[in-house]
Amino acid sequence: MYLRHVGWVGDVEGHGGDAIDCAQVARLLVADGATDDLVPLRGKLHRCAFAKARSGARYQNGFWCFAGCVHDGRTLPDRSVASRVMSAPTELAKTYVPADAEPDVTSRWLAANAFHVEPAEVVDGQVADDGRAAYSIVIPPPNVTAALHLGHALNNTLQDVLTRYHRMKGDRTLWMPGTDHAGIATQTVVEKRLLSDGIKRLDMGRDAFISKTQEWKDEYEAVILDQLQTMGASCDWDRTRFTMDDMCATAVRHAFFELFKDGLIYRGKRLVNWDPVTRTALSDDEVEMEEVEGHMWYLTYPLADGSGSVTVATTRPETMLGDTAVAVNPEDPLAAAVRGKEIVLPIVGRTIPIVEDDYVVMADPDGDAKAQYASGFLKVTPAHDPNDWDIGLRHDLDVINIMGPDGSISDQHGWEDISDEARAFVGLSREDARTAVVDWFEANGLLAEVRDYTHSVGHSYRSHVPIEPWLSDQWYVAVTDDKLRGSALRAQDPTQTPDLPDGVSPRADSTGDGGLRFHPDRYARTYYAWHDNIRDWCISRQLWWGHQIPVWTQLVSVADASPEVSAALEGAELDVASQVTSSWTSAGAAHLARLVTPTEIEEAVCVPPQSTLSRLDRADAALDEPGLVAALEAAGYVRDPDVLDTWFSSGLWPLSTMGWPWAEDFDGAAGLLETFNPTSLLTTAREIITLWVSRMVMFNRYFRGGDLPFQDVFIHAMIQDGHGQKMSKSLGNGVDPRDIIHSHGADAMRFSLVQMTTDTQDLRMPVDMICPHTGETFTPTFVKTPAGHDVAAAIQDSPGGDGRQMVSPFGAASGEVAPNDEMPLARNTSTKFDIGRNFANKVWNASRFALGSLEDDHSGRPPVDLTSARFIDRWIVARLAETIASLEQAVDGYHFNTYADTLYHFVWDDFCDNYLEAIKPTIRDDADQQVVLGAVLDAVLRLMHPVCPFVTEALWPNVSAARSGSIAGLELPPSDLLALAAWPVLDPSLVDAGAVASFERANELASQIRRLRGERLVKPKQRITIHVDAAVGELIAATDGFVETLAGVGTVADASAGDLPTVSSAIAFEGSQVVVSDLTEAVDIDAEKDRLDKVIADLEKQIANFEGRLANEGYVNNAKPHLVQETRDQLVAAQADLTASIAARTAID
RNA sequence: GGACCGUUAGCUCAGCUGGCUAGAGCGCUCGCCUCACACGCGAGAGGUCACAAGUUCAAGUCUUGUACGGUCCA
Repeated sequence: MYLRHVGWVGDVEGHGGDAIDCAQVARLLVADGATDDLVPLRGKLHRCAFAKARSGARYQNGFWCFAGCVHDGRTLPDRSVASRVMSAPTELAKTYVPADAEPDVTSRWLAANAFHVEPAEVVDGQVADDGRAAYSIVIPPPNVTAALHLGHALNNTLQDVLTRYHRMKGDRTLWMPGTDHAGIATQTVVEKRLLSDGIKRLDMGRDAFISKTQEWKDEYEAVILDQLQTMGASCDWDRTRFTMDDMCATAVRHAFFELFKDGLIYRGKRLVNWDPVTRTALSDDEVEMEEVEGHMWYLTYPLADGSGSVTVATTRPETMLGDTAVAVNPEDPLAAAVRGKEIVLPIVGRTIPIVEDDYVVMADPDGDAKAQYASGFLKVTPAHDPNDWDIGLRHDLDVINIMGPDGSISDQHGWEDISDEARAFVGLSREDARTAVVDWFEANGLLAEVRDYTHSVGHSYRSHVPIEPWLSDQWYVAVTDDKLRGSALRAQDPTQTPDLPDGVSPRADSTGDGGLRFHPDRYARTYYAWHDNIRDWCISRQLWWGHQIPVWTQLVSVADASPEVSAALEGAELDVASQVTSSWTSAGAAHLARLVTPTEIEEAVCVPPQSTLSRLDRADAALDEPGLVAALEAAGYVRDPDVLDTWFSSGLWPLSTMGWPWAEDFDGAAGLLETFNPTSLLTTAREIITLWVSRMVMFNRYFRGGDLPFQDVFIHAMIQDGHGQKMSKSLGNGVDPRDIIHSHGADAMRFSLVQMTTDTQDLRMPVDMICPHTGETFTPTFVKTPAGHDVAAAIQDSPGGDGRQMVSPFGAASGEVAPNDEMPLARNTSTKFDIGRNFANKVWNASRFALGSLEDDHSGRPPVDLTSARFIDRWIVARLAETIASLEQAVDGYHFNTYADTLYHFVWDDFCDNYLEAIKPTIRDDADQQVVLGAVLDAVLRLMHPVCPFVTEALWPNVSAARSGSIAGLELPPSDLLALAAWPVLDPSLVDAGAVASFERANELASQIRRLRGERLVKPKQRITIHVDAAVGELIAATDGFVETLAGVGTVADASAGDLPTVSSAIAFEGSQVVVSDLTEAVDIDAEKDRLDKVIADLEKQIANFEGRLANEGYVNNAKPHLVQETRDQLVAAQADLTASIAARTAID
């Protein structure tokens, strides 16, 4: 006994009760002798539910249908179909059920370790040529903060399509998987979770917190890797990396050491984007600009000589405590009166200069928004505003920091001239200080005006509070150096960005120059523009989770400095570091010193990893890394507590995952770099072109002699929800790919995503929900968030109308509501994926049909010579050839949607609708045709595999087993696994252009006949008779039954042979009349007249159009000759059809 | 403020260097339980290609401007 049909019973599994799986139910039924009974199909079903459903089910269309049946208090959805137990052991289920096939396919791949690849043989640092090209992709490592969403699914599907395609093409193909520790993001999530249990990070201590975070990481890394496998990613799982594992950590340590040693890493007091909540410096890219409705305050500052006052305009009055100048534009008429004067700063009592700087916007009530709000005088606070910092540098102003790391007013961080009046403000939060300062000015009659003012303010992308420009010590990478920025720009393909900015050395023939291409190419300009304005990269983060900076520092007074340090700093400027040669350097470390004040020196010693240390040629080789660290600490050096910016380690990803710099230290890593770096492609979203792509290019080129990290960059579209909003974690409108896989299957998701991937920027995905109570799909209720976004309400009512409720994925993601038994979590779905599901089912059924026709063994026979094959066989092979060529072109150009569309129409239209239909009358008795069918089906599965790996792999054993024989000129070597099978290769001589042309004509005739049948509502089984002239008769004969089969023609009669039937209709085809009879007993004369009149009118319109075009001298003289000729031919054809139609019409009257 | 993308059928989208009567899937209408597939088969309806001007023999496609929606960077 065997389960023939597998339908489904909706999503009733996993919601409590004693579920049993369908196979078990089937066995029970079979044991009962209930062979003609139903079995539940998909996944699991409640025992009681099953029994009740059975009683209410209807038998319909050969199936038992549970649609609308109420059981266990639930109404089964429309598609709830169960099936009969059949006694046909080899047949496949009637419907493709992804949930049944996917786990099995995945385990076959994993068992075979199908995606593992060994690097090429490397001799003397060179890859030995064995005729195989290398193809490699490193995965953009997902953050271990949360599960993957649809954007990841899209990105990874595209990578998998390319990976599988190249693997089938015979390339040595590596897709390197891994995850990113995502410093700030992960630490924030973990801190939040701990805080909800009342635990504070600072109370736990660093080690305990890190191990807690490690647990979180392990959990989410497992989820992510499982998601990737569930969606079919063919990564080399043996090589799975993590940005903080030993291999990557070694790379990070080594890279840092090299840059430090080369003077490209430095430390200095700089204004950073400070997040006072997470107490962390953010890079510019981590700051989000938000429009804020605030005020512009106008403060009056008295002149020191008592001759009057000036009024400054500010949005941040609290920072006035740190003002060290007032600036005015030298062009401003107001400037003359105050030139050379000084101000006494209110509250503080500090005397500060008035400086002239053309940065200052002059007041102009009719000017732009800024000028309208300007007063002409600008308070200058170098320690608390980046623009003021620049003004300060130009005018050599004092820098007075008045805030602590928490953003409160403080006199402990560089504010020394504090007055008694000002002391009252110390300790206030920046918000309270703002109010207090404004109040003070008002109370003292110095507040000139307050106006409402909307402006954009930088906010932390983590804590969402306004960032504070704040003065602190940070580590920087000098990316503005030509060796980094210049190299990133020179990497660009000159056809995409021909000119380089000033200060960048020109491209040379050096390795990697000009080799980086963006797709679509507009993104080359995004990359370029960013580097044009790049600033040095702040890489220190005040976090615990990450790579701790491998530098030990110590402050010493100038008087106590060691002789080596003093010597190194001889004549050095303040804040400029010098290399020191010391006992540390002879042990292999790098040693820098700089004057931080005229009397204080900061020494910094960078320790390389042990693996680097052991390879250095150094004087004191006895000290290993732990020994060196111990010695440093004994000498009073303290390790910098900060960690590196996450992008520092991800910037090394294409190197670190391949074992750089010491691959031989790690099992299986030797040779990876030589074989696979530069990688072939990076696919990513456009928002990280700057954050990530740029850094990988700079690092890879710097450390690998100019080699690029990858040759091509493909930027994919961003998925938006049904309201045109970006799907994002913070909005909570993301969709878990597992939800889509659950409702549609992995292939359906993949195919649909690939089919949506055009080179546009955005794609919209309206999302529905599945009710966990009833299994129904419904459109959720949306609400507006305070920020104005449309999101699904956290709690949704069951569409059943029975008062039951559920939690929407948004509700769960936003933390608004936690799902429970009463209110379970709903899954998302989207009808956008129907196309993929239907397609997977189509190929499944086409295979079922074909397999049923491939019962004979032809393996002993010589290869089929296609030139003597039937017309339809020659045609399908010609179409196969065209399809293979189109697919290859599409993949090579990253035209993913073209790949999907080409595949879809070849499989559905050509293979199923035309070929399979056409061969039905002959396939049983035609051995050659069986060979062709088997070969084409085999090829179809291969071509589909990169996009739909599961359904094709699931079918593969059956198809491999059933097909036999071969076609001369079509190479389809056997393989146990489809994933490892070869891409089809077809001899171009097999393309019969004549067959393709004849097919077009015959198909047009068949379509016209079907159209007539459709209009007449002719029964499908009704065989009709057509009466044709000699030319059409020849076409019908040449196409070997195609027209008869596809148009339901029983008899083809010679129109010239005798009397035409009186009851008939006529079609104009290629200028002749095709008379159709035996449609029905009686032809409706009036309907026939109307139909022909419509055809005639339509042809007349066309003819007028063609004649008009040909009467236009401009067209005839200027258009390309072949186009003019084409129009002439069309005119002639239309005229002939018109004549034929008129003749038919006349005959009726 | 700068840059980029989008606006084509009810919905989601194709339409390459300007040239067939502007296409697809879903949805809709009609007919079909045709022995692979109702997640199917056959047929059909449905579009002033956002708006305005320009270039051209010819514009959905090129240019300029406007409007609306979106993204990124300041």
